[in-house]
Amino acid sequence: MPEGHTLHRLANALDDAFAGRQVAVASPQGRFAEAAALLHGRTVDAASAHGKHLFVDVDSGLTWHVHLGLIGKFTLTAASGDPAADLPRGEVRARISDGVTIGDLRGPAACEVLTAGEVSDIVGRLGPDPLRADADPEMAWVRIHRSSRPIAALLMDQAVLSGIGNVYRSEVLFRNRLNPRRPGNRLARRSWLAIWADLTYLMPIGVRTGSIDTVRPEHEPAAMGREPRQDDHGGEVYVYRRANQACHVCGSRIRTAVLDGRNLFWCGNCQRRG
DNA sequence: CCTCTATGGCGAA
DNA sequence: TCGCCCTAGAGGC
Repeated sequence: MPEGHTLHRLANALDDAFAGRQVAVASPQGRFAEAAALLHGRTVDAASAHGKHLFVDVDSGLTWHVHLGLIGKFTLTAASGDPAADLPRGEVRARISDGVTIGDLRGPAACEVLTAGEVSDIVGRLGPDPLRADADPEMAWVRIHRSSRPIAALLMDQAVLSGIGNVYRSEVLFRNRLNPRRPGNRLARRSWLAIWADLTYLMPIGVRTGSIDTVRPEHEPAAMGREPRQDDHGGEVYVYRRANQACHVCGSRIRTAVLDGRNLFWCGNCQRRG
């Protein structure tokens, strides 16, 4: 689930559900009891996201900081009114509720309550986020064009730009026909600007739909006479997790390799640009 | 039952 | 670069 679009979508949903509402916050398994106690009974001011970080401001002036990591999930459901039916299921690390909506947090990498200064420190370490209106792609370009690391690694570095994960990096490189191993300092400036423009196009779609759909209309299953993608790892994609399958554009076998500790996918035929 | 995997990131070596 | 943390679902035996 969690690339930047997931967190922005979640922030929107939390803001809709809880802004202006007094909330109960509990840590059913006790792991985050300290954080829950600081939030319990407070009124939510606003929820927001920066990169893959979620921030929920409350009326004490403190902020709930959540990072979902690789496996974390934060689900919102309508309270049924039946306490037995609403009991936490699974490893619920934190539950927030106003009696109308229940938010359950599972498997987070971070769940803590921070001061405004601590929040600033975190945000200050992040590169520009394509989902934020204040984001400046030049901030990322300054680092990219000085680095010898491959562009596929730089895209995943949250200090260079934030919110991009393992699906978006493979997909945006494919869509722009870029060689994933091209070093940042040999990447054309126009290629970077194309990547950024594409991310600012793709990621808001992810926020709206909740899944990562990257396939252009002319390559969609109906247009190509193939079966729609049937798995839980996003929507229609060109290369992500399609190792050894045929490229939707040229038919070549999709390649995979570990790059920067994560599985990268690309088409060696389509992606030759720098 | 078991093992493996995952849209992430940290710290040790 | 590697091990490790966290949860849940899938697949193998």
